[in-house]
Amino acid sequence: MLLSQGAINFLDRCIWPRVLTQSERERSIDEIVEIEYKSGDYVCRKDEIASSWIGVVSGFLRVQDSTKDGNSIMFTGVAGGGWIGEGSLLKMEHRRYEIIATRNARILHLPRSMFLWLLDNNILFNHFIINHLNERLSQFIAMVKYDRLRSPVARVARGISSLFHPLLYPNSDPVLHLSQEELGWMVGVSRQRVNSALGELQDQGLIQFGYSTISIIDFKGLEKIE
DNA sequence: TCATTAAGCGTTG
DNA sequence: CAACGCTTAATGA
Repeated sequence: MLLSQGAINFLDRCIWPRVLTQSERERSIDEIVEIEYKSGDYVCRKDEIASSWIGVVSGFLRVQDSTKDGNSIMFTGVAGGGWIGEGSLLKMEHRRYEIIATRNARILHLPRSMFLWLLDNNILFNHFIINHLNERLSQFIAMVKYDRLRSPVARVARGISSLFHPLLYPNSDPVLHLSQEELGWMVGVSRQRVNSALGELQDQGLIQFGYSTISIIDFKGLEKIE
């Protein structure tokens, strides 16, 4: 499929294509399907069998579970730069959650067959995926830890710095385009608490935030917040 | 009592 | 028009 310039730039920043041989890389990129979603669109529905590995060029995805009565619980969010869904591809099973675009989003789908083929044939790709899974696991453990600490400022700090994880989010841009509401969904605090936490972090000189944007000033300092 | 939140609403970029 | 910031009433530790 013909990819947009944004998607090509995005793939250039990603780590995994670099570990492929040239022909594997060309095949993979050739099989990638680029789709634009509008705010509120489903990227994946619950109970369907995962058919692709999902890359976020731009936008924000909510990963959530929904009950029959329409309530939903946010698990996590994926911002531009990240890939998600490898877990569901590995286990041949129905997805237990759904993925929704919270605003207009540009998404890449690498088909399951290609993903599994790379896994079977390229040991370096295997290493990358193990690493990727391991990093995500660390993030979830950290999430539980900060949940116990129950300090909203630490959780917000954690949420922001996780979006700058070099392996999970290979972005070059030090400015995040993320609303306070989306950040709140990610770390499990309310919009107004995110707002005041951002204020505190800004006062400490760790970040700067503006309309729908957050810039990192001191990444190391952010990670130290407890 | 005090902190936090959802909901509503006027303002702003 | 979506995101922000503020107010208010409800909630719960």
